[in-house]
Formats: sequence, C-alpha cells, structure tokens
Amino acid sequence: MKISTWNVNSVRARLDNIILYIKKNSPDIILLQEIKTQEENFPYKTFESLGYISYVNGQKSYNGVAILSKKKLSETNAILPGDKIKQARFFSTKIKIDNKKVELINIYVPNGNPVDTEKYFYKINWLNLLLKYLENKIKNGNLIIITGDFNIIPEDIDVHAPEKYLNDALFRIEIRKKFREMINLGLVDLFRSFNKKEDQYTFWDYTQGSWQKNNGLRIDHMLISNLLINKVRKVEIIKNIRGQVKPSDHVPLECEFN
DNA sequence: ATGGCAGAACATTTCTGA
Repeated sequence: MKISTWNVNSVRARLDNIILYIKKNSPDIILLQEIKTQEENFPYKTFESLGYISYVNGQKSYNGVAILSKKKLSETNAILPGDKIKQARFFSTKIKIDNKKVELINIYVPNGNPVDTEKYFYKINWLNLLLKYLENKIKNGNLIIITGDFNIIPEDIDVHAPEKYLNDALFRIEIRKKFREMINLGLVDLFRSFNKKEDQYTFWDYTQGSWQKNNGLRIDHMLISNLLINKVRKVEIIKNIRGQVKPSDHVPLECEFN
C-alpha cells in the first residue's frame, strides 16, 4: 500500500498537477494540506473519476486538509481535542496495515512566524495539544501514522542555511523539541531512518530562486509507530514535482507498506 | 531590514504563507 502526503497550496489551483501525479504514481491514500477551500468547492467529482473517495476538512481561503482514498475510510475525525481556534488543520481515520488497525493522522501545523507573536503561541499550543492527543493514543496501545506539513525543520541537515533559521518558528530549539517529544513517544521519522543524506528537502520557497539554488527545507514528514517499521518497503520524496509548470512550493512524500 | 512569489477574496489591494 502506498501512502502519500502533499501540501498542494490550493487544491483548485493545483488540480492539473495533482491529476498528473495520481495518474503516474497511483497512491492508495493521499493526504493533502493547504487545500485552501471550503468543502462545497472541493473537486470531489474530479477525484471520484480517478477512483478516489474524498474526505475533507475545509476552510475558506486558508489551511484545510483532506484525505483521498481508493477504499472507503472509517472512524474519520476532523477535530483536534482542545483546539479552540478551530482552523482546519487536522484529520484522522483508521486504516489496516498487515491486518493491523492503524490510526492515520493528517496534519497542517501552524507556521508560527513571526516568533513571539500570537501566531507563534498558537503553534506552540497546537503542538502541545497534538502531543497530548498522541500520548493518549499511544498509551492505549494504538499504532500511529502521522503525516503532513509539520512546519518543523528537525535538524541542521534539513535546511540549506541553518544559521539563518535559528530564530525562525520552523527551527527554533523550542519548536524542534516538540518534534523530538513526538519521536520520544515511540515514533520514527520515516524518511530520515531510510535516508541519511543532506539536501533532502520537501519545500522550496517561490522567491529568490530557491528551487534553482536548491535552497530548501525538509518540513513535511511521516512519523510512524516503531512497531510498523518492518512493514515499510520504501520511502521517497518526489522531488521532480517542484520543477513542473505552476507547482506547489511543497512536493509529495511517499511511503510504501507491505 | 526589505522584498522576492503565489493564492484567495473583503478583489486593481490586502492577508497569509515559510
């Protein structure tokens, strides 16, 4: 089974790119972030014609997450307990891997810049709520796959110029500790466990020729329960997507399970 | 320090993103 995560920066503006990607890579499940639309304007029918059922947690203009799946999904939930701001950044469901029940979670973590503003504190608070949610699930014996746009650069190796990001909401120690806390719950940074190389990015800014200079960031992740790691066949960043006409600033991250 | 680009909507300008 192939699972893919992709911040598309507007599902409607990116429809042609997404269709092309689906036809070529045919993931079983795609987790989308930043769909930037309400459910009423989501292109359900386009994806249905490609063989996918869409599950959408939408919002006007900003944020929004969705899961496209070839098979019907069960136990879907669009609410992160305790989040009072209620931006559309969370969607969870249950799937089966190797006949084991697994909670699959799609997240779009707040960016948090500029630091030490209301936006930054919202990010910290959102991550704390997510940690509480994960801790509870894991304590109760649930297997987890959590994927999406974490807006966190885990290590120096994951950013083209670490010294420039020390006081950025994506790289501040305080934020990176939240990522580490997730790992410490018993999760694995799947991409990094399979690939130790530098310059492995999932995002390149639209400005300053970032793509051409390979000035990227690795901020889209898949964390999975330790117990699932031996079910993983392959994990891959689909980098060439960023070179398309009218691309998203993020590219898909794929994982194949046995 | 600013602005580089892109998308959506309050739309020929403003906001948000990372």
